Amino acid sequence: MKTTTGKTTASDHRAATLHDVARAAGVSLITASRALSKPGVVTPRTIEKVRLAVEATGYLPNRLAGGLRSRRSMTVAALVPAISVQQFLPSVQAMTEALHAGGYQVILGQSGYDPAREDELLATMLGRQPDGIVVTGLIHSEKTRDMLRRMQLPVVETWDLSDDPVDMLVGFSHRQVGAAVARFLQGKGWTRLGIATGDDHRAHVRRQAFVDAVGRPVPTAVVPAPSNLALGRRALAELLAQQPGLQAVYCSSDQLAQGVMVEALARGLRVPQELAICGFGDADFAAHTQPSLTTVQVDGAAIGRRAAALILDRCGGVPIEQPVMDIGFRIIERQSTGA
Amino acid sequence: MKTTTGKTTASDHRAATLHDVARAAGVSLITASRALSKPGVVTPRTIEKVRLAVEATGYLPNRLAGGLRSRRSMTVAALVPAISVQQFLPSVQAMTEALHAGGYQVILGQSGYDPAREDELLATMLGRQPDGIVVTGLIHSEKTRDMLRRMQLPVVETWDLSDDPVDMLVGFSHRQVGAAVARFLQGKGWTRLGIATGDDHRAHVRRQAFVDAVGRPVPTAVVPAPSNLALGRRALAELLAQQPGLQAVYCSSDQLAQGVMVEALARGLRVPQELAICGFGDADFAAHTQPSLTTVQVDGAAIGRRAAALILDRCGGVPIEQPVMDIGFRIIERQSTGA
DNA sequence: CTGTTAGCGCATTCAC
DNA sequence: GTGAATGCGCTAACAG
Repeated sequence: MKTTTGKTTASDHRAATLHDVARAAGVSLITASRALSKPGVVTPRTIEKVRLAVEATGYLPNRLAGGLRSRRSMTVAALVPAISVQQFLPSVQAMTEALHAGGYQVILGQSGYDPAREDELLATMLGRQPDGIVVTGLIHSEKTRDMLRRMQLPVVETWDLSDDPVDMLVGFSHRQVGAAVARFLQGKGWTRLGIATGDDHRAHVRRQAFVDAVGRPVPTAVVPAPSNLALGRRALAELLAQQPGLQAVYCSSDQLAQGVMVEALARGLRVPQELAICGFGDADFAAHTQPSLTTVQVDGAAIGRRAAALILDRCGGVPIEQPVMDIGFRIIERQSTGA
Repeated sequence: MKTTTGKTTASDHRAATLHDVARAAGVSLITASRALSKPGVVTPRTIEKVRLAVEATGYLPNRLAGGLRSRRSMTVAALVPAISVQQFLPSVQAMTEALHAGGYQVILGQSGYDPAREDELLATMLGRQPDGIVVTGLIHSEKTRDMLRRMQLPVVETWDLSDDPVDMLVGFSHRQVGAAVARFLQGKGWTRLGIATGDDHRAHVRRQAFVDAVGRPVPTAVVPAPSNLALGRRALAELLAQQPGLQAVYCSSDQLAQGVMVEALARGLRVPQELAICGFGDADFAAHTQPSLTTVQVDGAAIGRRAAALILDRCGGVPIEQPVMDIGFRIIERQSTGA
């Protein structure tokens, strides 16, 4: 319904389209479009007219239509195992912000540590025509890998390393982490070692590398992923039952390590004198537990920023100099592994 | 490029469209469409033909096009202050899963505790034509409230209560929380109270209600949102400087409370004998700190599930019986506030 | 149950 | 610098 003044009223049910804006501004549809998306190619006077018309009509561009036509949805699909896995939050947060600054929006999917679900979810998300994909971990399904390559879509695999990435990658070697922690604990003089690990792929790679470095079987407690403090308490109970003389435990997450520490202290075990503990992730609380927690630090925010930059560059046609990046890790030595 | 058999080859750059599927299946475009989205209205034989054609062509529906035409994008926009605020993770996770089960995808936005940014972000997201909106907290901007109401879009405000919600709401009263905690601590016999609070709207409402219930000024340390363990340590230092005889601290998050506890123990203060501590949120670690942490429990997952159900019902045309729900809270008494 | 026609709102392409 | 025509891929509306 239009008033006699020609002004669009609030009782209009249908939202204003670019057509309405163009009419209100007295220009053609395409000029209005250009004024909004390519201001450089239109006279300032026209831009101003269009701007006023946008205000008057309450126009909100329909990105579905724009994306359909231009084949650029200005979205990026991101997959995480689960939103509640704290380890990845800095990555997601940093990536989201960097992409937002570049005009992109993130569509987040939870694969639930389930490869089949990851495939299905990826397919669903691809239907939204994202301009890029960022996955946590590697894509293992051959079918999905082929599909993504054929689509020539920018893809960033993160938080892991591979000889044959789908496209781009930013991560680190979990094998190196496992081996480094084993050497570190052995270097401290601990010999009766144990492992508390979440039941996910990357944690198992670290575990296996740890065992390989030790060179003999290591008592291990496996808990469901995502791990947490309560599971850590149970894991230590299990380990002590297996190996009463346990001296040091490597945990696949700081949450798990915190649980191991709590359980140890609850049992009157002194940390690190009677039990040394090493975590993974350098969570914000790791420096503040009593005793403070030795752990493996990975710069999650850097992974997220880098992944975003790769996507933005690729979408912007900027040549990628380094499509694969190992961002490394370091062991942060604190009190929980002794002096 | 087409082969002589008419089969679409992998070297075709352009992705298969419904048109290709229809041709491969030997049916019309719309029949193919219906076979995929309204199976009930098509013969099983036709569905099978279309299914095979989908497999052969590697067809992936373009949801941008479908959404544009049908005016149903099958997406829901969700706003959180920041992804890394752990308090809201169970909500987001539960909501995402429930919506996913209903065929909807979540587009997550981070408002960064900034009202202006929230408005801007909401506008951006509305351009993606979501079928519903879920916000953490209330929408305060009159302009945005009006716009959302006019659009007749399903909106759920969460984690708070209001006399005048934009549309639907599921939350609880932060005033009641603040008052209840004050009464609880006073009932335990503590008189020299203090507050450590994050600098966000809802935390301040709880703080103010706490102060009102106490009936006199309460020493307060305000830290930036989102709060964390390290900020909690600093907050206690600040509070002790203000009020050396401090007996009990109410904290606006469990992370903050954990920091207060760590700092107290580091200073040789016994908890709860010399300092009682109460948190907020019932984080997973709260039951396992030493001593265990008294806190306020809110069922975040229930909020998320309920928000999703409201959106799904509204989108499905199901009448909403209870558009506003107070899901309440309860104080979980543990060791940190004494016997 | 199946098909034909039309058009969602916008940006690309070509003309001026 | 601006405009007219066209179609992105899909589904609503109506016909048969």
